[in-house]
Amino acid sequence: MLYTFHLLTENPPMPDDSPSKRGGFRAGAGRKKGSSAYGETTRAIRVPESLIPEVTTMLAIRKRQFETVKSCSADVLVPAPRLNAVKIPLFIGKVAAGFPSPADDYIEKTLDLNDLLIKKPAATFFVRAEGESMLGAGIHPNDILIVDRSLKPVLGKIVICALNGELTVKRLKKLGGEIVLAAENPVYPDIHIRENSELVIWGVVTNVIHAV
Amino acid sequence: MLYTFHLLTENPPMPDDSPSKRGGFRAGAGRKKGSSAYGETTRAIRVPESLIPEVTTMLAIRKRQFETVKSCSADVLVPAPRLNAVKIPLFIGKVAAGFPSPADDYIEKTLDLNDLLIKKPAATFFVRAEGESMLGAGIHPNDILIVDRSLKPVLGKIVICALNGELTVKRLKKLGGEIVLAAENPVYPDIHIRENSELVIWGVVTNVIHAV
DNA sequence: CTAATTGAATGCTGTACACTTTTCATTTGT
DNA sequence: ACAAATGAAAAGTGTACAGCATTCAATTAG
Repeated sequence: MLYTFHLLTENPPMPDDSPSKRGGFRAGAGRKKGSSAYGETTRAIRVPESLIPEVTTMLAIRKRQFETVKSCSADVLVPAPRLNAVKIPLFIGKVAAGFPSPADDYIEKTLDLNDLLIKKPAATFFVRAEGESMLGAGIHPNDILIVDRSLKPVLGKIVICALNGELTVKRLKKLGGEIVLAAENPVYPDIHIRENSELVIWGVVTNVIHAV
Repeated sequence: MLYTFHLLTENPPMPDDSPSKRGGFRAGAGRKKGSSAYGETTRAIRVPESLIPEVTTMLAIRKRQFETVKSCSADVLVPAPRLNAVKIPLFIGKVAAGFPSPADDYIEKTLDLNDLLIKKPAATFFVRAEGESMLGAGIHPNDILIVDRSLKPVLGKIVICALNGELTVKRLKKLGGEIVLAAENPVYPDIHIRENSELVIWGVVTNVIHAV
């Protein structure tokens, strides 16, 4: 072990009587926490090579989502990781990892909001609604939308999508062979998708949590 | 740069006239390649903390699968990673990452065996069939089965499952409230699932590749 | 006064490396 | 002859760390 000695002052490594240099110790300096491409800290883990494309895809999606969210200043959340991790029955007893087996009948169940609202934790995320364009569908400002990105965005469903990089909630429709993102409020116009616009559907809204 | 000099013999680092010690250079010594928990080499990649439970689950599933496969000496494959990685349209143009958007209508398509047989590359794997218990379903020994583990194993489907750690292919049935793994060959008996047996359903067989 | 420049501080990132685990020819024991 | 013990070799594994990127107060210029 190697010891170095400092006088016990407030800023041990940098005496703040330095005369003419810029910089020096300054509160607030330095890169901010959570300034990675994902908006959160990362950790290095080892992955078998055949799984790397799959993981890389997940990472790219997460990164792209974070970019869009940042530019829209929207509020996107993901189910609490710890809770879900605990709840996944991994080859224990009669349930295959993540996929319910028919033998489920024999297992007693207790009702849990997570179980009720989140079918596929890995494919679920939450978005806080903004604006009043979907009032008719029961979606009020600041409501929390539960989104399943594994569901196919069929016509008639309410979807979360990024249109030219902007995040919106609309009902998916088709009018005369043209895709339409329909608002559910007469005050707001429907959005007709042109050939050259970039539409990315993130997932299908399955539930709305509204605070009275 | 540091240079050391060796006489150019067959085993430079170890002169093989060492008299009494054990070991020394020996061809074939050392840990074997692919002796990791996954049966293949791994690489360290950085993952945002909120995705770690999801990735960890994937790893545990892969590990558990490899263990079972090893103990059964079965032949399980996964779609070639490079090919799939290239094919995933990641937020480009009008297609959302991995999930087809309705705007697909406007994109020309070419037929590809991969597209035809593999709906979800990340959830698909291949198993080489053994035995003749499923001849009636057109599954011969050494056939390659295409398995989708994202499909729900409903009654009547042919599934890959691990019963008490042993890998089998059977048709899923129910007789008098009891789950039955039914063979498709009168010579072989059906398997009735008891309360205390560990049944893990890996996925649903979607196609069979048979060599004439 | 306002805007541009500067450089220290601090978090992020990839990967090198120390340590562990596995394997097997050789040695040693019976 | 056979079996157990041994230790070097080689691959696997986690993580520390050097270098990179970002931020912002102090400084300088206009």
